[in-house]
Amino acid sequence: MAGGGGRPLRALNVAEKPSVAKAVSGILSRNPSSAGLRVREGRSRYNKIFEFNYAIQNQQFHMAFTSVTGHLMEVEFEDRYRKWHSCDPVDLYHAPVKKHVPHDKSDIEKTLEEEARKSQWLILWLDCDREGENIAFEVVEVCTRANRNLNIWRARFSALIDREIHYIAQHLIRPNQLFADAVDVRQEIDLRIGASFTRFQTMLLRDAFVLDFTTDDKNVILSYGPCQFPTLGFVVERFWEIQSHEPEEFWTINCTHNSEEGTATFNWMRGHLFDYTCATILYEMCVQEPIATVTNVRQQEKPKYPPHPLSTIELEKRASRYFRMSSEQTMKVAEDLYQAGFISYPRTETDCFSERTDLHIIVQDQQAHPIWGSYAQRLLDPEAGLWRNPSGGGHDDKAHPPIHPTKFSSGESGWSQDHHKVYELVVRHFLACVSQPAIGAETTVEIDIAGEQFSASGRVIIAKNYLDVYRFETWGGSVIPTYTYGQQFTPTTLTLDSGVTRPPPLLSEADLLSCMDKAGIGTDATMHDHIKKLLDRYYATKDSSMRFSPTKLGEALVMGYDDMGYELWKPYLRAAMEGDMKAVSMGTKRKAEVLEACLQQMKACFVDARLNKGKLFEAMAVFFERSNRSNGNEPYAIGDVVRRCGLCQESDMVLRRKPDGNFMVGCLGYPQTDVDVVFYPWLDAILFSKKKVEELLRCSSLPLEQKYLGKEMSKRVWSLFGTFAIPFSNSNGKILIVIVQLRFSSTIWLFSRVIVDLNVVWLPGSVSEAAVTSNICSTCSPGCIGGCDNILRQLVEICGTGSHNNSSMPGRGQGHTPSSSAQSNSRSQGAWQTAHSSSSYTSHSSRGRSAQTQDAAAEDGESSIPCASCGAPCNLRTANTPANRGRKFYSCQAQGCNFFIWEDNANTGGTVPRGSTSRSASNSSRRGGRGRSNQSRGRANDVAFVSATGEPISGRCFVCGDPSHFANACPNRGRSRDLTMGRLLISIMFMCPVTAPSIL
DNA sequence: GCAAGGTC
Repeated sequence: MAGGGGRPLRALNVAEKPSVAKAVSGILSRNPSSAGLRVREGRSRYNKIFEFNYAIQNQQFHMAFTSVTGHLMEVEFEDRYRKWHSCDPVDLYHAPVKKHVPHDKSDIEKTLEEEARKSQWLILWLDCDREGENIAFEVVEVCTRANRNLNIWRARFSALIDREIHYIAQHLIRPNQLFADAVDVRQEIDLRIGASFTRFQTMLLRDAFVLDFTTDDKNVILSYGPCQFPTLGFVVERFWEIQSHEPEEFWTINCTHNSEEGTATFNWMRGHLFDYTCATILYEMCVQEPIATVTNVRQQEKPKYPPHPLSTIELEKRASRYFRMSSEQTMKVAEDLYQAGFISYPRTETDCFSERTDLHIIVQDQQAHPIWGSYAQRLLDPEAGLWRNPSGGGHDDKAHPPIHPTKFSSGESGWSQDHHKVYELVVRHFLACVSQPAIGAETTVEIDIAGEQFSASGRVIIAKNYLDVYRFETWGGSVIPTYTYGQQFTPTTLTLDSGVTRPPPLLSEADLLSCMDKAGIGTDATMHDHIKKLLDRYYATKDSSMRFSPTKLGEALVMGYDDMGYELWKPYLRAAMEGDMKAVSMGTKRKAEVLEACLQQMKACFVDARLNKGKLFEAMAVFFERSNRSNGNEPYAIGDVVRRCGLCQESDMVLRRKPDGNFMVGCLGYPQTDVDVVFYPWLDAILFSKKKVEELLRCSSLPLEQKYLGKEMSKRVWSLFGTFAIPFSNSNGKILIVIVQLRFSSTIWLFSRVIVDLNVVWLPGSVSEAAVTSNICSTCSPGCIGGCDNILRQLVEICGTGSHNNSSMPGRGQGHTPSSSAQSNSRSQGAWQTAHSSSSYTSHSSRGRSAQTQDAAAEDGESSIPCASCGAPCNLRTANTPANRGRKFYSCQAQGCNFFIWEDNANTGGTVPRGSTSRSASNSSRRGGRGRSNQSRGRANDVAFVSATGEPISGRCFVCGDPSHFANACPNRGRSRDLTMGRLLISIMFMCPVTAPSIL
């Protein structure tokens, strides 16, 4: 490696952080020839330089040991792409990027340059993971710039233990370019994807909506990142799962038995039944023959194992669970404790100790502690038999040991409560994982009553072992009376109880960390940052029980991408990237190849997402009011391509929805290609249902060029019959009148008029209003104005071009909508704003949030009713549970509202819910069933059986949760239903068509 | 002004 003895060479050593530089210098300088350890300042106040002498393979070195602080460089776009408006975000997929030392690291850079110039060797003591390898090459780049002749070596160490450090120093290797390449790939992809999507969605949405969650909405950033978005995805997905939960009532039989020794509670081995009749029959069989026979008595010892050694994620999860401490705070405190030398490096994936670690020494340190010191003493006493070599969890990052105490403390004066808690957790966890498992004696008794099986179990803890020190965990033990095989007894109580299925809870911080860990989102050092980012970006909130809900913004963004059909909010993208990175680091794929493939794919995705940005708009419109700020005025495309633009001959014409909610057809090239937009006046004049417009525009033969000449003629006709006439000129300059007849209907709750049918008649030449009116019926010739109808198309030869600047907007009929007073000739102001926002709401209620989850009900189109509890729209869904598959129901979307009603109950007009098939709590047939069992008999005088009829003892009402009654007797339920039915009646009134059917 | 990853 090096030459023999002779004049000492100078070696520059660089660690990833100052603490490591200090620790390794301390270890290496403990040798006879070190001449002591000297410290001097570098240019950076945090990164000192340690100096000592050391021999590597018999070659004497003067060692200068300094450090960086993590990455020395960052990857950035070249200057001309840095400003947000400097380029189209799609350009960021190929804009040149550079790796450079940021300003705040220039001091470290200078120190490295100066030291490198004086040195012959460079030894890289960076952490032994991929990031560490990448940082190593950053250091190499800076140092070789100053000194091309450096002999470069890598010290790959995984623990700051004397023996290991000395060994590694004598066995230096070369840095691994492939590992560093993998990180380069990750950095570049993260930057390009993150920056492009963040700029895109921020600029698209921020000014288009009133973001009511902040007063500083001009500076809000709607960021996208390959880690933060999947993290948000987990939160939203669970939220949707909860919302789509369909509560189902179930029944179970419970049995208790009191004896002199105590009480045993027997659970029905069927669990619970969803079929009330079946449950009642079985219950009555039990009641009629209520003698219990013991069929099985099992006794066995069971161990409860201590946890594995502590990794970062486990530390965060446990601190959250035991102390309700956020992962961010936990890491902050752990970092403090690490810096002060009390615990080992807190960012580690490793959950097993190396065989070289002397665990006994760590325990010995803790013997003096006033609280757990005696436990530590017991652990070290071979006679106590408490010691057990820890079992690992199978994770090893090869860089750091599991988190463990490194210095004894009974508490420091500067420590906060959180410092005490985290230190205590680390120590107790360590002591626990080198301890024997707890041992419990479990007894299980099974009985038979009239052919039905029940079981009860009890546990007695024989040896607590690790539980003595790990106070955070308990092991419930309950004692049951002694039973013998064949023994018979009469139960003390036998009840038929009802319950209702509950949705899963919101994700806790520990749950979220588990999801991220499982999906490989983030690293142990960054996971808490991603969680915090959700809060900082207003994407999610954390409630007092440390559980996460998405905000309106978070839900809208995920919903928008989900509606596009993209799984950008799922963890798959990150997982694929991780796979590619691994391939690069193993040398099975080349860096350039992975970069190109990934960016090409993501660029295509980005382009497509931009094309479908209408979905994002629609999703945002569900939750937020539209804003009048200018940047949101760009029309966005929805639906398919209509045809090639006749003017630029390059881009496609697509149906677009303008920010005011109206529709237009525009060239995708606009404004880049400077080709104007052609409007359909009638599309602009009225709000069509999206489906209808798309249907119309599918007629590709429609001549787009047209010239709109004036207002429609017949406002009165419009207001009465939903009919209006538009004059056009054809190619010969002849005036044509197109009369469009519209038949209206109201959606049930939204009070917006959506066209459900459309007919067109034509009248050649100029006509009077009277002529129009009189011709409506006589010349009525239903046909598609989209061009399908050949006769109509030939007759109505619409020609000419219009531009979005000079084509005036047709005035609209008066009095057809409350907001019509707001109409103007400006295209950006929609007189149908009410209708627009309402229709967006429909889109929200009809979307299948529940469809995201496994057991969810399928979405069902646009039908909705108002929530009887909170008034929010409840959309119609189809149940997908075994008991009710295919049955329709309404459920409330509002957070915290659990309103639920079967469609067949809701649609009976508020009179009597259908009893024959209904399984709801108000089912009259079930009431009959309960009545029959009131005649249960044959019980002993001293036994209080509770009949399934009458007042239940342990059931709960699933409407209000009150244990004093069942749902069928719930006062709240009755009120809810009346309210619902009242509202339904109102809705039916609005369903009457506005137009007299005879006209059409 | 944007990502995620180091670390102070």
